Amino acid sequence: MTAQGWEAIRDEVKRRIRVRDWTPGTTIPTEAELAAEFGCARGTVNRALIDLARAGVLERRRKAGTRVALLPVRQARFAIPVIRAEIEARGQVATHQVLAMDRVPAPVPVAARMGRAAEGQLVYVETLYLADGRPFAHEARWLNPAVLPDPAPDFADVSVNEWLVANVALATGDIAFAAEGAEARVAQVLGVPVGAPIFVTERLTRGADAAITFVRLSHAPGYRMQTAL
Amino acid sequence: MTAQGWEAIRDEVKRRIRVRDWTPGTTIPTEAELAAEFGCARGTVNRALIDLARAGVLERRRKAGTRVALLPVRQARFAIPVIRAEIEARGQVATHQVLAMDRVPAPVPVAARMGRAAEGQLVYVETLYLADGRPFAHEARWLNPAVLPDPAPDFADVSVNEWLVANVALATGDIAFAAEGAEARVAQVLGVPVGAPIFVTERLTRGADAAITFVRLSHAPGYRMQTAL
DNA sequence: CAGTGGTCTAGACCACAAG
DNA sequence: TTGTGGTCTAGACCACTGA
Repeated sequence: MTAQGWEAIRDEVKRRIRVRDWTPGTTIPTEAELAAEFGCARGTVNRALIDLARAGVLERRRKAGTRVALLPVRQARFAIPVIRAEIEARGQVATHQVLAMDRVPAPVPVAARMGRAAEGQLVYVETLYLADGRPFAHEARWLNPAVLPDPAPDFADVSVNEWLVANVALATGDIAFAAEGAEARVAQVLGVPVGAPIFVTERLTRGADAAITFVRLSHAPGYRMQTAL
Repeated sequence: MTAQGWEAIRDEVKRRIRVRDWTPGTTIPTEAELAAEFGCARGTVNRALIDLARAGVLERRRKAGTRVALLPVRQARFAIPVIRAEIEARGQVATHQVLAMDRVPAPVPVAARMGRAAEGQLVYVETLYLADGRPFAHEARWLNPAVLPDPAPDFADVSVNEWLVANVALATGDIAFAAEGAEARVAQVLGVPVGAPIFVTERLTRGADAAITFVRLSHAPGYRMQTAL
């Protein structure tokens, strides 16, 4: 059950690197030479090599040729799931409670991240997500009110996150992860001591003109984020 | 300075999704139709759509066609840098101290991860990385001795990580992140109170047959992992 | 200047899966 | 059964960049 077509070429190139046939820093044959060797069109070789370059295994430059990367940049890809899906993927029942929903001026650190979207008042939504009825994560979210329809959606029924992904297409943003000590409010809601180590995710979502929302997610102890390399 | 070629097509498709010309769940025109509209070959459209499908924006199935994803799977890609490069990228001076290097039996949690590579004794290397002379991260590493040359390299000169990336090609593995309270040893070395929230990275690297190394990296407080979405 | 990768083309066949 | 995406081909032109 070995790969066919361009994937077979990709795998063969990987094999030659793995067995040190081609060592880091080496220039490998040109696309035309490899195409002749494998008996295929250059386009097929091109597709395989582009894939390896994207993975950080090869470095390609016009005229200079294709070299095996010296320090292959290890990359990890994470899927950022909707929390509900993440809980259900564990075979648990996902529920959530909206703890608060207000119009507030932006706290300083939030304003710094959201820029001019935070000049007026923001919609603040605080949500507790539960897995099998036990606290899973605490979410503090600040929303740019300009993106909400006039009678705001009822976030008791649909979580804010789910409403956004369905109604705001193709936004960009940043995401950051850190370990922090639980603040009083988070500690109380998650049922842990103040200062307990908490895995925090902060996400900023930007629309075409201005920031849409800033989210701070505090996970209950024991949370791990894991992926294959 | 707008994109040319297949990237222009990709961007135009994204634009139509963003302005809700094509809404989530909609089936978009076939490759042949889009090729006719844009006045290019089907292969060019194909390349653009494949790229968007990989990004999670589109879902494609033979015969069924191409649809705008309902819940676009947000993905984040992280580069996992060599610690030295990470420190130097901040404009700081990177140094490291090998605190211990021994042959030890595998601790239970390490043995569980490394499998049969952990049956005998492992090489244990404990390293402190410093940025401008201040503790940056504590690394505990267990190495499968089978991968080391007979006189083991002098890890006082070259860090273990750098030796590995240069000498072990194309390994696979997993990586995980969590927030934990500092244990006594880590707290002492990093100069923080026991129990302080610590961002921990655990990485398992597997070779063709067996596990190569397991690393547990405890970052000094204030560490953030950040990326664009 | 010239060699290499980046891309496009027009056509073709095939695999898959919806109806 | 048949429409759709997945891929390959042979050739071509271009962009970049090393020499």
